[in-house]
Amino acid sequence: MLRGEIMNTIQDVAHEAGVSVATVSRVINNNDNVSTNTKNKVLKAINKLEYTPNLLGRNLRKKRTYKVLVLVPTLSNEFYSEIVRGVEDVASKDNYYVMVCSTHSNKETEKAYLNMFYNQLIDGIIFTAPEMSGEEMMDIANKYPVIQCSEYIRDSEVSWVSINNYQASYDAIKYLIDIGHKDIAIIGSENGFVSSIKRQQGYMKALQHNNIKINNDYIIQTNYEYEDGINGCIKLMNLEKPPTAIFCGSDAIAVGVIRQLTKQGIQVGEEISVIGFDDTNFAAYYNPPITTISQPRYEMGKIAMELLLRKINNIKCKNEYIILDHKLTIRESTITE
Amino acid sequence: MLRGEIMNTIQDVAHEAGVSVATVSRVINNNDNVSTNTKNKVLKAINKLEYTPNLLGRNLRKKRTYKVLVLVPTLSNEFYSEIVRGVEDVASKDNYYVMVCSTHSNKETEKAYLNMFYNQLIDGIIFTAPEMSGEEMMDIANKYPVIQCSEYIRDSEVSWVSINNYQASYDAIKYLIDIGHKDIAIIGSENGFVSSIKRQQGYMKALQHNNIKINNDYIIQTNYEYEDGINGCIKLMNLEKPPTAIFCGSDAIAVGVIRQLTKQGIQVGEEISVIGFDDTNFAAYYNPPITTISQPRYEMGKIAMELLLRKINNIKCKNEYIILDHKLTIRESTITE
DNA sequence: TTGTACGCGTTATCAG
DNA sequence: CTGATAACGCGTACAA
Repeated sequence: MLRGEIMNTIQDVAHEAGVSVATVSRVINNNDNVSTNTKNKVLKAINKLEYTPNLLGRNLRKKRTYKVLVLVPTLSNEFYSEIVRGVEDVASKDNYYVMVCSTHSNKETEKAYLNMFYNQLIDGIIFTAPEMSGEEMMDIANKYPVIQCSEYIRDSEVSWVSINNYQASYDAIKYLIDIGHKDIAIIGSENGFVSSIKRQQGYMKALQHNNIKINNDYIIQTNYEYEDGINGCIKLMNLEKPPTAIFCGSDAIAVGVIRQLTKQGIQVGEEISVIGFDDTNFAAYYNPPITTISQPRYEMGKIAMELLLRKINNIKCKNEYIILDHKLTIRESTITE
Repeated sequence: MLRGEIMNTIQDVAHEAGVSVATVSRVINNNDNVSTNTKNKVLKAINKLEYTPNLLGRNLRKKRTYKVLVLVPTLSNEFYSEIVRGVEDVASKDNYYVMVCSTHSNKETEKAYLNMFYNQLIDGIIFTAPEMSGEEMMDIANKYPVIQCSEYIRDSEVSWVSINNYQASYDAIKYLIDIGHKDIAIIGSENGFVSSIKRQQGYMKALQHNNIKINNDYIIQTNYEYEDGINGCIKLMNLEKPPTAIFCGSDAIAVGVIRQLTKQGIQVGEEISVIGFDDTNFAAYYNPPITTISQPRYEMGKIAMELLLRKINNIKCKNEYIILDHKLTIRESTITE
């Protein structure tokens, strides 16, 4: 390795400036008990040697890494990238580095990242779609700073920030009813996340409150990908009485649904309504643009990081359960009155 | 901090096993000069205390961090997430952690991440869309292990892995000509990346070789986002003689173009052809599905990490410039014969 | 085969 | 206001 030779240490600076390493350290860390004179000498030496502190040494000493991990199920979903932006903006103010890693929705992979706690490589984790059980989550949270963001585990007493998925779903269905629909289907997930369950509850309640009978054929449990939308759509349209509106648990599902409907020659936004979830960037640019539930992703990330910082500074600080506002964004995939 | 109290160190293990820390270290690192008997004692102690090595200490000692950085312009483009998957798969074999960070295409942000070299927080960087100059890149590469992946800087003698962007573009245009087009436009980027320039060269050469005059009105330089596709499309369709085919520098541009054409009531795939670039996952699910150039993203990531490992182990190893195969994937956004 | 002792680069404590 | 020195947790040359 060449690196060792070219990096100057605090000792080199001390030697160059003709002071002790302690003094150099004081200057670096802005401990004010140092005279302007020596301070200048040190600064000059730092400049001359192009010195930057070795954070490995500092962190070892401080027993902090100034790094946090954001665990996402997949990097290829821009829903999460907006959350990360929020996290980064808060983190950078406190000189924290943010690492983003993907679990690929795999419990083992998720577990592997917990090793970074044991190895003391990170100070905290933000989970966006935890795979572990509530019990495991609480075990971790007792020992290490963790926050749940967006997705969270039911019955786990571990801080989270999310939206009211029940209400969001309710609002979407209510809107469909208002514009004249009665035969409304839902394509959701069977992943067991709170969000999925609550979205289904919102769907049911909205129908009930409007005296519409629940048709089990209209409820499809699958996953959140394009292909799931296609398959779900095929099933629904093969029914004796197909729905006139389809509420989807993700924008990706909505894309699959619309694609399939178009393929079958059905005009989305005229003959049938489709609603997505998340308002990922492409929703506005799909053909037709997709009506969807907007989540305050950036804000969620910011708050998650703020909560995490609090936990890092005091693992025993009390848990917070924060609900942010959602919004129904109406575009052309739903029939206009 | 609670953490300090609950983590056991190598000393605790040594004490528990009744041996020296050196022996424990030998067991951990599989240095074979230790008797089966003491080895077992140590292992038992490790187990009992649930000991895991503090990587901060180890890395400080070894002067390696076993971490590499992948710098992407944005996390919200799944083109990069596939590259990262390739990087991860190679890295994990050698016990390297992969950190993904976003520069937001900002030169200053990119520079800030270089501090991680100076602070000795990482062993190497893979750039996917470097913002710095060729000179700066070579400066860095002289001192630290870095690789360029996908995008690279012209005239910089720093290893890269990419595709032949000239040929890819040429193939796309040739295909359009073969299916009967002559009025072919290109919406590319003015970002100055090699890829953009070569794609434009491929476009021009393909036209020339087929005796089609180059029309400057048909060449639009912009960025790679949805909105750029929309604006470019508007310009083109306002021409006295609009093109019958549009070749786009990214799938996002193609999405914008198709969206705009549809809005204007023009049937894509029947009245006009559109080709994208990258074959991001949604290309196959857009309405209509988009003909595009597929890049071997996963493979690119794998090779980039292999090259990086070589550099980490020997900064002076010779540079490699690797070109992988691309493929034209034909879907419904181009007119079929 | 095992233990002692030092160093990695930093910060914190204690004297002066 | 400044300097010596002891930690932080680990790996390794050297000695035993």
